[in-house]
Amino acid sequence: MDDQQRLTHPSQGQVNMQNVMQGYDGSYGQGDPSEQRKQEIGDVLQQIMTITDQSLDEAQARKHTLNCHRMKPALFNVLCEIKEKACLSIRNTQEEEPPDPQLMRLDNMLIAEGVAGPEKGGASTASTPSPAASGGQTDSAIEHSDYRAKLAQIRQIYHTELEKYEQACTEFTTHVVNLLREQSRTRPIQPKEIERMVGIIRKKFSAIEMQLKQSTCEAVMILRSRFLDARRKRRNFTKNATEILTEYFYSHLSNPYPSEEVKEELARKCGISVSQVSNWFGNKRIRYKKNIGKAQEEANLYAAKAASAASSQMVGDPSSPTGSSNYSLPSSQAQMPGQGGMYPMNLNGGESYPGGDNSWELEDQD
DNA sequence: GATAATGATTCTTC
DNA sequence: GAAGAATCATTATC
Repeated sequence: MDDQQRLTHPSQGQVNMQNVMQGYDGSYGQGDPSEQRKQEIGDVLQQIMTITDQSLDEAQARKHTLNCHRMKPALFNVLCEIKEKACLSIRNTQEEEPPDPQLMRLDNMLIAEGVAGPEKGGASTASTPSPAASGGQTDSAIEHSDYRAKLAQIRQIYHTELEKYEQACTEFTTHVVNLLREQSRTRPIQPKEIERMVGIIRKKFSAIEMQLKQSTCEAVMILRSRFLDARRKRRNFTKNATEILTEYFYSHLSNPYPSEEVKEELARKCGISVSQVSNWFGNKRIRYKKNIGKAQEEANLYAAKAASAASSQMVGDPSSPTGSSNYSLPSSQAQMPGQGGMYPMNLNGGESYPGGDNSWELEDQD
């Protein structure tokens, strides 16, 4: 149905012909007044419809004429009503759009990560990656706070940008609404049409907003992966922890394979995880074998320390260094039969090290 | 900046 | 599944 038809359609074109009549002052001259009115309305409509075919100057002149036409107010109201109906039919097809699943996913993620929604006060509980293998509770705490600080930064940037977008959207909407209201004085614009326009603007801005959310999610993902990658966050163990582990290693050189129970005890003493203890012993055994000469010096050093500690204990010196010699570890775990002492090697590279019963280290040496 | 040391990961073997 | 071996990536030292 074209515009011409719509204007004459029984249900739409004759929307409110009283309006047209209101603009008519009845001074049309002779003949059938009804026919004359129809003729005149037809002429005016024809002029409106063909206005776009004319040159700019002609169109401007014609527009001026039409604006000054005595039937203009009446026609204006009719056109408004027709347009309103047309707009409503368009609206009905556009409303009730389901929420974008992608946007929902992004929103959920941002809420879960503590970027959107209420701030997770001091906790970052659910969202903080667990740097399990980073070594030590202190380091862990530092990493947590570091992660929180960076997440807070992302959160702040996100909210600032979001605010900017919302402000820009509101400003632009207000501007367009004002413009349309201004124009509604000269062309038929209904409030519902303005509403529709506002909806379109909001939709455009929500697309930008989605991009912002997408970028924020990516930033959070990168942050998480960086903190979760333990290799990047490798920290050397504390001097004390290394000493405890090394001392245990050399004191059980004949069989440096601590049981799970011992590993747990060592982990507790060193403030590291059991898997870190396992890693440490794994590395230590390999590197010990690879560089046995240097390791021997280290072994002698620890043996000397142990010897002095043992002699102090024997004379009942209460001020003797306790160090790792105070392990409450089951001695049967790691020591070979016949090795009663804590340190099964002597200072001369004697029985247990390296020429002693350290079969594990001799198995596959070149 | 080069190098060594070191903690962690991955793959293989048993 | 644990241990060995190779390797990676970071940290410490000079």
